[in-house]
Amino acid sequence: MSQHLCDHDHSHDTTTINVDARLKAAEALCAASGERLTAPRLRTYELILGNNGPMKAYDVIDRFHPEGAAKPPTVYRALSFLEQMGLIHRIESLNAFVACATPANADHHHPHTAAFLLCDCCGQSEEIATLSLADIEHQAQHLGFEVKHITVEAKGRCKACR
Amino acid sequence: MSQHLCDHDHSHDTTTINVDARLKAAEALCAASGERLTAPRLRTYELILGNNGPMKAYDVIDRFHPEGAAKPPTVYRALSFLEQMGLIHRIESLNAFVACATPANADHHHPHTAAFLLCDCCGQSEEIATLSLADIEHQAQHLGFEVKHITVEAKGRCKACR
DNA sequence: CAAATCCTCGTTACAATATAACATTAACTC
DNA sequence: GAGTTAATGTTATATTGTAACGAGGATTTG
Repeated sequence: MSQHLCDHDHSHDTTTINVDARLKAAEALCAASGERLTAPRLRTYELILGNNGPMKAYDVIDRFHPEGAAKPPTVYRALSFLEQMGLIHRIESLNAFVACATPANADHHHPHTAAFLLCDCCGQSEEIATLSLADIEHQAQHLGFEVKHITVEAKGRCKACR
Repeated sequence: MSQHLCDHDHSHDTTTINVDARLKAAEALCAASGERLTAPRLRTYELILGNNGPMKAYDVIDRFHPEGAAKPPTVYRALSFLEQMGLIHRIESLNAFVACATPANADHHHPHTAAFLLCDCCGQSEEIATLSLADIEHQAQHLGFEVKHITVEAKGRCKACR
């Protein structure tokens, strides 16, 4: 979260994530994958889990240590790792990161295509599982979210480059 | 275009846009909208039209004048304008800009939701009109494009902020 | 026409986001 | 425990984007 473009009440801007449970689950996931959930990775994940909505890399950097900021590479590396593990998602249109709503666990890997509803006003994000764009409109409507613009970008390899 | 992550042939990396016709159409569109297609806006659009694939803002800045670079605000303002007019699209995941494949004309406005297939390798982009995510996979397959990751982000207002 | 207004631009400075390169430490392997 | 790999620490810098303010030109208004 960050800027408020309006002056109305934002007391709804609170999410409740069981941070400890998520951290434990992440430990288990990494252990099962033969990866190490090291201190900087854990701390980065903890901060993102505790943040209310998508979090900027430099907000992680600033809050990393009680006494002072972390160095950027420390945090950017952790963010890459967490993203690869499917524990967080990068929000391209905000240059920000948010905890995955449905992270994999030790038994069940599922790197999925997530879709996000991003409020211009309060900065909150809602991760929705969706299979169609019509579906996005539909789910948005169901959630009372007014969509102004949709970004759809598929990365991969074109015919000539394969 | 820019970086090549591979060493194979990229002679397919050529698009053919009739730049002059596009510039004329843009003039007409702006005139019809009561907007001014001023020199910096025109120059920015011209460069993006002539570029082979999505173009970075700083590439526009560097090539703006024959003799030297433009100042960033000049170009960023022009980019905002062109995007609002529906003449270009911003590619969030690349921090780059590409000419709209189906720009509005004087008679026919249609700010649309575009979807993009972005090749990791050659940097080319393909704008597709699509109504569903399944459709993206489908069109990608038709084009021989191997999708690795899809970004879907809807911006707007959440229920509480409306 | 002159004054007021508004939009656009030029310019300076800086903020925000991200990575390259290399030295160091920690963990794992044999 | 020596060698190897993975991760981190550190310094510096590259890239991307904006704030702020003054000047110029077009349009409107009187």
